[in-house]
Amino acid sequence: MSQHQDLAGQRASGSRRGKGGDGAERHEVIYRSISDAIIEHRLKPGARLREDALAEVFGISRTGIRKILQRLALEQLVTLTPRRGASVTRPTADEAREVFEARQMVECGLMPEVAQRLDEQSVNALRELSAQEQKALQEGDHSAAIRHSADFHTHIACLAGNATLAEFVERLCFRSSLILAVYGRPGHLGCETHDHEALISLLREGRGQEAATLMGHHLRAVEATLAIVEEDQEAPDLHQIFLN
Amino acid sequence: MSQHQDLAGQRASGSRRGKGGDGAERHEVIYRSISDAIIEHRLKPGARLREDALAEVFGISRTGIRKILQRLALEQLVTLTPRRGASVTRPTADEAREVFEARQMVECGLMPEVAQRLDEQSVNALRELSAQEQKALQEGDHSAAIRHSADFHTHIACLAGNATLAEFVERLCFRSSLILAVYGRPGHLGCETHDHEALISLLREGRGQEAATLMGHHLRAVEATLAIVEEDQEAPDLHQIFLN
DNA sequence: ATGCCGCTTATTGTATACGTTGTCACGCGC
DNA sequence: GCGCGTGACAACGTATACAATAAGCGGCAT
Repeated sequence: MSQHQDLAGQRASGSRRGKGGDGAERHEVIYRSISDAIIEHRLKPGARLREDALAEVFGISRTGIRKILQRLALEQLVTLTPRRGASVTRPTADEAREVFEARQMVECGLMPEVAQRLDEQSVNALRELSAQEQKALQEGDHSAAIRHSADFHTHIACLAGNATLAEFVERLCFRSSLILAVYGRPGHLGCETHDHEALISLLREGRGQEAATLMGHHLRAVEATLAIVEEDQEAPDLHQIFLN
Repeated sequence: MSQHQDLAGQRASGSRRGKGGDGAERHEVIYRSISDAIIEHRLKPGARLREDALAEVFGISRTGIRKILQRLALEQLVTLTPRRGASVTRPTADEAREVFEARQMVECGLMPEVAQRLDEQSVNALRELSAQEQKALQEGDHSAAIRHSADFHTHIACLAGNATLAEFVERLCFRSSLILAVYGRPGHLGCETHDHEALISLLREGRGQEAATLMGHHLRAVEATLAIVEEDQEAPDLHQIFLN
C-alpha cells in the first residue's frame, strides 16, 4: 500500500509537482477533456488550439500537450499544420461523405453479429444510453445529446466483440460529431432516438438483417439532414482565379 | 555512412534550406523506414526499439523518435509500455481474428464500388503490383513479397474512392503483416498471386459481387494458412504451473 | 548455501531553452 | 492612395538536460 494518498485528481495550479506522478493517467484525462470538448462542440471546428494556452490551462508543459495533440491529429479530430499549430478539424464535404459511407458499411455489417450476441444486460445498457440521449434532447442540451448519440453507436459496435472494428466505429462517430457541427442544421441534430429504440428492439429479437437495414436507413437519414454544400472556403476563389 | 541522403526529388517545396532540410519530411522518411522494417519482418514482433539507438541511427534526437514511435503505437505496429519502452507489437490470436474479420467486412464490401470505378490505368497498376509480388516470391524474397501483397490490397481499397476506408484497410494490412510474422507458417506466405490476378480480372469485367466473394475466400484462405495457436509466451508456463 | 535487501545502472518521461519560421504591422516608394 | 518590402513578434519544432523508475547485481545476514 502506498502511504501517500494519491489525491492527484484535483490540482489547482501549482505546477511544480514532480512527485506522486500518475502522469500517464493525467495525460489520459487531459486527452479526454479536449476530445470531449471537441465532440460536444464546445470547441468548434476551426478553433485554434495553441500549445502554450493548453499547457497553461492543464498545468503541464508543452511537451505533454504536443503528445496529446498529435494523438488527436491522428484521429483526425484536430488538424496539425506544419508551422501553424493545431486547430479543430473542419471536415470537408468529401470527408463527410466518406465517413457516412464507412459507417454505413461497418455499422450495418456489424448488426447481425450484434443481434446474435446481445444479452439482456447489454440491452439495458443500450436503453439507458438511449434514454439519456432523449433526456438531453428534451432539455435542449445539444452537447450532451450528441455525445450520447455517439456513445450509443459506439457501444452497439462494441457488442459485436471485435475491438478493432469497434474502435474504428468510435472514431467515425467522433468525426461524425464534427461533421454535424459544420454541416448540421439547427432543427435536426443527428440521430432520432426513435430509431435507436427500434434498433434495440430488432436486435433484441435477433433480427440482425432487419436491424442492418434499419441502421442503414437511420444513417442515411442523419446524412440527409446535413446541409452539405461546399461553402467556398478561404482559398478556392483565388485558386480559380490563378488557374484561369 | 550516408546519413543524409535526401531523396528530395519528390517534393518541390520552395524551401531552399541547406542545413536540416525539411524536418517534417525527414520525420516522414524515418517513420516509413521503421514502418517498412516492421512490415517486411526485418524487425520481428517483440523486438525492442530503444529510443537512444533509433535516435543515433537516424541522426535526430530522441524527441523526434518519440513522436514517430507514438504514431506507430497508435497504428498498433509497436507497443509502448509505460516505463519500459517500445517494442514491435506481437499480435494476439484474438487480434488476428479481429483483423481478418474486419478485412473481410471492409475489403469485400468495397469490391462492388471498385468494380464500378476501375479504369484501364488502374488495372495496369494492379497488374504491376501483382507481378512484383510474384517476382519477389519466385526470388524467395519474403520481405518484398509481403510488402507487395499488402500494397496490392491497400491499392485496391484506394480505388473505391473512400480515403477513410482505404486508410483503414491499409492499417489492417500492416497489422496482417505482423500477424503473418507471428502465426505464419514457412511454407505459405500470405496471398497467392493467382487469387490476386483472378480478382483483377473479375473487377475489370465489372463483376463486383463475384469479386467480393472471391476476396472473401481469398482472405479466409490466408487466414487458414495461419497457425493460430496460443503459443505459450514467456509467462504462461509458470502461470499454469502455479494454477495447477 | 540461500534468500533478501540495497545499490547501481540503464532507459524512459518531462521540462526548459534555443533556433527557425510564419504572420502582422509599419513605413517607404510609386 | 495603394502596394510592397522589411522588421519585429510570436508560435512551433528540435535538442538537450534533468529527474524518476524499474531492472539487474552484488553483498550480507541468517
